[in-house]
Amino acid sequence: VHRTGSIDLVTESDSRPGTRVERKERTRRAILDAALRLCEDSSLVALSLRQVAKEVGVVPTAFYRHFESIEDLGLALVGESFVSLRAVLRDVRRSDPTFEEIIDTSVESLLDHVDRQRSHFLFICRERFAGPPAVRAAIRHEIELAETELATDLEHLVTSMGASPWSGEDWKALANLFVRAMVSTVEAVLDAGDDGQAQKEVAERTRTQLRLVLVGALNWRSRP
Amino acid sequence: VHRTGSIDLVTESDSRPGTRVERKERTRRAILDAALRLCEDSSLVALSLRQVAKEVGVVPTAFYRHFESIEDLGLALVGESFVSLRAVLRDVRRSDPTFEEIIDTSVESLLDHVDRQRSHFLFICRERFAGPPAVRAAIRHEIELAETELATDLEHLVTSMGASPWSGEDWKALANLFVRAMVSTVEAVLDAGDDGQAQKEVAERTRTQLRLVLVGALNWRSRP
DNA sequence: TGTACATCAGTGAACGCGCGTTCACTGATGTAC
DNA sequence: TGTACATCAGTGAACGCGCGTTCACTGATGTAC
Repeated sequence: VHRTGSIDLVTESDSRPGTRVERKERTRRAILDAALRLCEDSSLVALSLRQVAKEVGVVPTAFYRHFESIEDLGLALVGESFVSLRAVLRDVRRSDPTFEEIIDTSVESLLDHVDRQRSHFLFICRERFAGPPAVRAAIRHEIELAETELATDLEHLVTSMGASPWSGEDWKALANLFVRAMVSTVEAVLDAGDDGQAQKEVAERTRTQLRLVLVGALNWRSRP
Repeated sequence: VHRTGSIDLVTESDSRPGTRVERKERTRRAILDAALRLCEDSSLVALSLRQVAKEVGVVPTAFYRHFESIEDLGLALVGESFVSLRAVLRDVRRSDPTFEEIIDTSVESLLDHVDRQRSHFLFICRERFAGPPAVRAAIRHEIELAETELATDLEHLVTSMGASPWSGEDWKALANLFVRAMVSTVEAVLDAGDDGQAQKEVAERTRTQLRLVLVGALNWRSRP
C-alpha cells in the first residue's frame, strides 16, 4: 500500500485541502487569474462572467460569492497590477544606483518586472482607455500617485547631480515625462512579444532616450 | 403655394435625395459616425452590429451592405483616423516654423486637431491595445509609418540647427520619443476632457517637456 | 420619350446561442455546548 | 469527545434578452432598347 504522502496528493487534486477560508481564497485567486488570461486579447468590457466561471471550472452563479460584477473584479485587478508597477520604482530606489548606473538599472528593472508580470502591465495598458469607467478612473488615479512618487525620487537624484534649482512646475513636467517613457516602453515591450531581438532593440532605444532626456535635464534652466 | 426649393427640402428630409450611389455613401458615413460615437466609452470589441444599426436607423441586416463585420468597419475607422493624425504633421511642416516657433507651433497644431477630431484620436488610443487583432495590427503599422515620416522632418530640423552628426539609431530613437510624446499628449488632453484649465496645463507641460528634449538633442553626441 | 428588365439598399421574420441574474438547493466545514 | 445546529461556497434549473447570421422579399433607381 502507498504512503500517507501520496494519499494526501490524491486528496489535494480531488477535493482541495485547507479551511473554508483558504479554499475560498484559492477560488478567488483562480477567478482573478482566469480573468487576466481571458481578457488578454480583447478587454474587460468584452469579458463575460460565464466565460470566467467556465475557465475556472465553477458554475456561473458561484462568481457572485467573490465579486459583484466584472467591473468589481476589474478594480481588484487594478489594485494588484499597480503593486507590480510600484515594485519597479521600489527596486530602483533600493538599489541606490550611482549617476552612471541609474539609467541601466532602471531600464533593466522595468523590463525584468514587465517580463515577470506581463499580464498585469498588459492589463493596465489596455484598460486605461478601454476599461469600464470605474476601472479607467482607478487606473488614472494610480498613475497620478506613481507620478508623485517618482517626482520625489527625481528631485533627490537631479539635485544631487548639481543641476540648477527648478520650479515646481518643471519637476512635475519631468516626472510626467519619465512616467510616460515608462508606460511607452512597457507598451513597446509588450508589442515586441516573445521576440528577444526586438526586446533588446526596445531596451537599447529606451536607454538612448532616457540619456537624451537626462542630458536635457542637466542643461536645463527653469523659466528660460 | 410653395416654391420648388421648399418641396426639395421636404423630399430631402423624407426620402433623402441623390443617386443610389450617393445615398449608399451617406448610409456608410452614418454607420462610421455611429460606430465612432457608440464605442467612445468602451471599445470596438464590445460594440454590436445591432447597436450600430439601431443608432443609424436601419435594420440590422442592412449593415452587411456596407461592411462584412465590426472588425471590417474598424479597419475603415483606422484609415480615416490616421488621416487626422497625419494632418498634424502636414500642418507643422507646411507652416515651415523657425527654431523659436517650432515647439509652440507643433503643440498648438496638435491640440487643435485633437479638439476637432476628438473621436478619431480617442479611437486610436483605445483600440491600439483593446481592439480586435486586425485593428491593433493596422494601428501599429500606421504608427510606424508616422514615425518614419517624422524622423525625416526631425533630421532636417535638428541638422539645420547645427547639432553634431548623429547615428541612424539615434534618429530612430528621437523620432520615437517625439511620437510617444505626441501620443501621450493626446491621451492627456483626452483625459482632461472639456476642462479648459486642465487642457491649458497639459499644453504648457507638453511645451516644457518638448523644450527639455530639444535641449537634450542639441547637446547630444552620438555614441557618447 | 416610353417601356421592359436588372440592380441592389434596405426590410422583416426566423434561428439557435450565450448572456446576467433569480432562486431554492446541497452538503461539507465550522462552532457552540 | 460527541452531538446538534449554523454557515456558506458552490449547484443547477429557469427566465427573458440581445446577439450574429440566414433567407426570401420589396420597391425605388438605373439601364438598355
